[in-house]
Amino acid sequence: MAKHPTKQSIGVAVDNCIFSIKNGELYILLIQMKKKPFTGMWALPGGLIHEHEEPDAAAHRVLREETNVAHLYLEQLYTFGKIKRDPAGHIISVAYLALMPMEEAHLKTLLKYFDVRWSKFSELPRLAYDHEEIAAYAKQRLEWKLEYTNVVWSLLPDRFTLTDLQKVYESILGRKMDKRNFRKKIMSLDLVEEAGGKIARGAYRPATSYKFTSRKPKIVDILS
Amino acid sequence: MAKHPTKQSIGVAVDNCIFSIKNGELYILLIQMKKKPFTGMWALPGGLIHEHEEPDAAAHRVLREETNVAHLYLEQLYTFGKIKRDPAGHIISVAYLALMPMEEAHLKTLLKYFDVRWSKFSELPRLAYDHEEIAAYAKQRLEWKLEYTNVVWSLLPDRFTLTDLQKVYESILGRKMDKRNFRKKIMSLDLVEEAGGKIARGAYRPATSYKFTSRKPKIVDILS
DNA sequence: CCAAAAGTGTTAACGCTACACCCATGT
DNA sequence: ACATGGGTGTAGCGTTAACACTTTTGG
Repeated sequence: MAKHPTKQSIGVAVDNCIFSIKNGELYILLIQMKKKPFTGMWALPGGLIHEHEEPDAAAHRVLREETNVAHLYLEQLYTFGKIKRDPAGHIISVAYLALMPMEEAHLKTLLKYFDVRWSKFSELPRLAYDHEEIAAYAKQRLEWKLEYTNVVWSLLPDRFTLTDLQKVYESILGRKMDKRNFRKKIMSLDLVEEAGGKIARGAYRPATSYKFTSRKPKIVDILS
Repeated sequence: MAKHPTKQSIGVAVDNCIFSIKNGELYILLIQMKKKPFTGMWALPGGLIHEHEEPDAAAHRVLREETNVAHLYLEQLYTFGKIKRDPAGHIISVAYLALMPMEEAHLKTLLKYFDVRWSKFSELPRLAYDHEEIAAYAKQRLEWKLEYTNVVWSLLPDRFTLTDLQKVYESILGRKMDKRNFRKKIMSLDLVEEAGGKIARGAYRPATSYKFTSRKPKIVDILS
């Protein structure tokens, strides 16, 4: 139901909320802005959609600007359109949720920003625009996704231990889980299988190495 | 992360997927277009967002153009942005899901369309743009919402019978349910209460009249 | 009195939760 | 030998799923 696009002057941007896990803690990728009026502030990586570019493609492009990852999960989150969300004018932002294993993410230093950095989600600084709202929304969606789908594959490297897996759930959902019940549930869903070999991470007993049976999105009730 | 909106010429529209229930069947509100190149085709009601208008406000405005409803549920669905989705140019559409009781929806006849009509969702005609995709997505979201929230209130009038309620679930989820288990579940959730009085709808035993205890959105696992 | 929808309980299977001890390794 | 995380089973409880007959009304 559209008419004459030339009559509008609404801008369309994408913003990426990129999550990852390190040492059983949730991190989010932030950039430090040069541009006024937010000079020095932190924000989500994003940018205007190009001419003849689809929103999904723009999100991928912005993502590749800061990092290069093979195993990646990306989904559209929500479109934020408050009039005053951008002081530069009426800019609507299509927000995306991205998940990646931090081991595979090599950050690039960019001229257009002062800095690009993984920041603990629990110590989120003030963000530019309405990006705090976007980040909070993304966190909620992530919680839901963990509980009802198998997306967790997108946060872990190829090989991992069951304790690694459990820590992802515990840190994101913010509650401790029972080790035995957790393993029973995970194994009954056929999400993972033994990869052969052990992973040693200290002066203790090494853990069995696991891998995901599939890295395709699936709906599965994982945790109540 | 936006720069200079004047450099873009992307249009932004909203499209509403409006569902309702009649005689235990799911209906969707469609308009028949006059505008070329879709003259005579059916489509979802929608339109470009105005200058200085927020997407939510645009969705409400478009909704008021075709109907006037008090009890209404409206939520953003997804933003569709395929390059070729609109032959008029690069127009991104923020799609909305709306739910209303059909009794309260008085359709307005509009000059800009040939017709505005409730159509059975099961007999959906070919739609203009990518509106078939939007409608399919909306239907999925509706199914999920029914199972995990109390939105069903938005599809029924003030007073209704438990059989009415069950038929809403059966028609949208596409499966029969056990009457006794259904009632047990609904009553245990305190979603509804007796409204006093009976509702007779034929030559048979009249049913107890119920009303919702609350018409505010809530998360509640209703059906597995 | 007949047709049609309203209304009402019990049981068995399953899934979830809670809970404690031994094992393997490096220092 | 010890400190630390890895690894394993069972029993009680609550929830879900399957199932059939009686009641009320209008015609």
